[in-house]
Amino acid sequence: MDWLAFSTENCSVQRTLDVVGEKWTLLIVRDAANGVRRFDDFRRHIGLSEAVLSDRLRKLTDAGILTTVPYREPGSRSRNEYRLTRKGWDLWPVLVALRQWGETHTPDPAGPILDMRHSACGCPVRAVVECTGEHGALTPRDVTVEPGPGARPLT
Amino acid sequence: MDWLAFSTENCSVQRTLDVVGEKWTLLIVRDAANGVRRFDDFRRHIGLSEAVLSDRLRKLTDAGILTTVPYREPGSRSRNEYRLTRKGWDLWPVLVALRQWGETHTPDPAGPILDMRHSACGCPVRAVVECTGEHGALTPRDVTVEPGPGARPLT
DNA sequence: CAGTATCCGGTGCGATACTG
DNA sequence: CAGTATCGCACCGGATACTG
Repeated sequence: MDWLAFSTENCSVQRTLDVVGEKWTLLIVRDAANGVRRFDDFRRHIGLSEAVLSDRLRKLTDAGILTTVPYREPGSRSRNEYRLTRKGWDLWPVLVALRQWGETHTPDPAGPILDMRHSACGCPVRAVVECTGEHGALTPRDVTVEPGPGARPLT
Repeated sequence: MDWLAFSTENCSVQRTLDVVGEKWTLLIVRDAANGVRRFDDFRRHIGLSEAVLSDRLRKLTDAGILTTVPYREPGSRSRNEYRLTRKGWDLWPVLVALRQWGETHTPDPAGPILDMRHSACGCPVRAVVECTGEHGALTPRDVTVEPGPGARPLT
């Protein structure tokens, strides 16, 4: 396969990064996956400015990754909570894969910040690439990559 | 678990993004995983400026994700090829997970740009989170997340 | 071909202030 | 608390030119 001969305009890695590749964006998704829902909680926990957070929350909502759910504290006006949609939760493998790489290659001497385990059995969890035919985890060597129907020759 | 109570300074997602989270970086890794090795090939295929590419290649090399391998074309001086190290190949699950999200949620009507299959059986490939105890693919609901030994309370 | 050096315009982003 | 508005600077990154 000559990957160089094909345009990457419609590469799905690229398209995904167009949506979540900006600075801060995946950290917001990470926090949302860990139960953070409110503006100020995101802001203080992640440590970014209001303007940027506001921008990212809007983009993520527009992209369908977060939904706003109104709520009202007694004595205050109605506000929005931000929750992951199904589309947002589908980024979970990306987060786990990023986490795994960090744990493996830039470990903190004190150990992982989060301990992720299969609730049912208590075993640690990992991100893998697998065969849909259930032949178990795969490595790059096990995988053949060919141009798909959407591949366009480079002009 | 109160995720909000913990510092994210040493979060492994964050540490990974510190290394590969800049614009262009993962696209370079993607191209490298597809066999691209030379400066000008990266430049023309991805479509970024020489200065930025030079910067990213250096950072990726410093991070141990790429290695330079000298080569010499007849009649020219020695130059460098850039190849993924083991550490670089370990980003493969991240790439596959990003690709998968793009294929699912921002599909190109023409179909995927790359067709990835298990060489041995011809089945499509997917990124999943799984239990190391071999209970198959997991969803966020199957996973318990607790602070690990490296978790630090938020000051 | 494989870069490095310089310039410079756009913008990302933090700080601050303001509003309901 | 949940944002919006404004300002100012740093820096990102494209264009161009130059070098081995």
